[in-house]
Amino acid sequence: MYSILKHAFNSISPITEDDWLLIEPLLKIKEYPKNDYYLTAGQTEEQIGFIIKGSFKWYYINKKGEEVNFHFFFNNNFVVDYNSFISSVPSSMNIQAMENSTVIHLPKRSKILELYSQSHTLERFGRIIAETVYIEGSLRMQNFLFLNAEERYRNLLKKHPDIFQRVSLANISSYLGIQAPSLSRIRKRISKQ
Amino acid sequence: MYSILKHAFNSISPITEDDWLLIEPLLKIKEYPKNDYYLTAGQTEEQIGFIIKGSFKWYYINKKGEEVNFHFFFNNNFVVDYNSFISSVPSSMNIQAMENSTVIHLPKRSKILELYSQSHTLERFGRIIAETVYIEGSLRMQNFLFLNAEERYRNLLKKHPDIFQRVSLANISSYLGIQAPSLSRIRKRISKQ
DNA sequence: ACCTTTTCTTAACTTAGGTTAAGTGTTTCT
DNA sequence: AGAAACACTTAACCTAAGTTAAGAAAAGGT
Repeated sequence: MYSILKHAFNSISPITEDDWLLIEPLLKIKEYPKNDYYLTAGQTEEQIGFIIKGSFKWYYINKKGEEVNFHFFFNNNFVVDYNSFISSVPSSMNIQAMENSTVIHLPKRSKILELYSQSHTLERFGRIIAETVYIEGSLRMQNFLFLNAEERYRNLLKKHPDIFQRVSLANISSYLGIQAPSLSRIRKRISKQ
Repeated sequence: MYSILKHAFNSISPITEDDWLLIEPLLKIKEYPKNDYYLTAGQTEEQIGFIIKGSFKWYYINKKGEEVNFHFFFNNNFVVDYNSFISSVPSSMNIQAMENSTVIHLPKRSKILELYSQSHTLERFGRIIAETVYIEGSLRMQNFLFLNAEERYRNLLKKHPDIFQRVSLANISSYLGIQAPSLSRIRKRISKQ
């Protein structure tokens, strides 16, 4: 059951057998029925999760009370408010299951820092994760800065066509930073070409 | 001369004397006259710099040939295309001096990775830097996602009023993700309140 | 199969911000 | 000081996207 996580680790950066043995006994599995919260605003993220089944949305509630999606998390990926996790500051966002989901919980931050101290290679692993997550965030930022709504839509369609099978257009429009009617307009415009 | 860098390091995360002695002999100082490039599109970022005097802009040239500022770097801060630096991929952006500037160059990526291997505490230091940089990027992203142009302007005015003394409004408008006339409109609107 | 609820699209109108170009200050250079 | 270059503002017009509300389509529940 945990081998899928080990495999995911290895695809980011090879993990030593010793390091894996430090981590494995601390893992736990948890189910999140659809619409359950992984994290709610005000909580401090203590743990990193790895999704083995399902998907989550990471969103913010704006001044008008609307959900603004910041990110989606899918199976075979980590789910975490990395910001809150790193800085141990309460999150201003929510993470909610969009489907019935299953998550492997890694040890909490304080325990992970302990493990880092015990193992130089694990500390390196932590560095590489942080760098990887930075690059992902940075690419998403560039996506927003340099592309307009239609380009962002085309980009998403090209890179994650599967998302459209699993996530409602209302959620996708919010993820693209636009309103639902705007997304409809864009889709109509494109379908006519 | 290098003590200012040591101090900057310590304010991010305490650095051991041994680690500092590994780094110090590898430092170099370089001058960048106003408008000189620290990095141009197509180059791969090899080094991290620490600005002891001056400022830089990090920008992208869009399809219409206009500069779009992504970030400003000021004295007492690092200057780096962290994305290109981490992934050793050519940068798609430029970093250019906005004032006559002086920079301490840290060793290049390959050398830094060597140092990480030699010292667990230095590896930890690298992890903390990556995490810190991630949080900065993430805050800037949220700034864009959740605030409109006027709110971003007010935010900048509140958090970095000094920028307005050192950077032209053309550069600032680009940093805020808007055109110069829009920034003028916003400034006029606010001044009437 | 039927009703309810949710999801998606469409239309009409509004608004923030983009575009272009002209105009007014400021620096800077000789 | 005068010319040139640059920085900033303003105005008039345009466009992409927001807003609101109504309708069509699809999905779910009984």
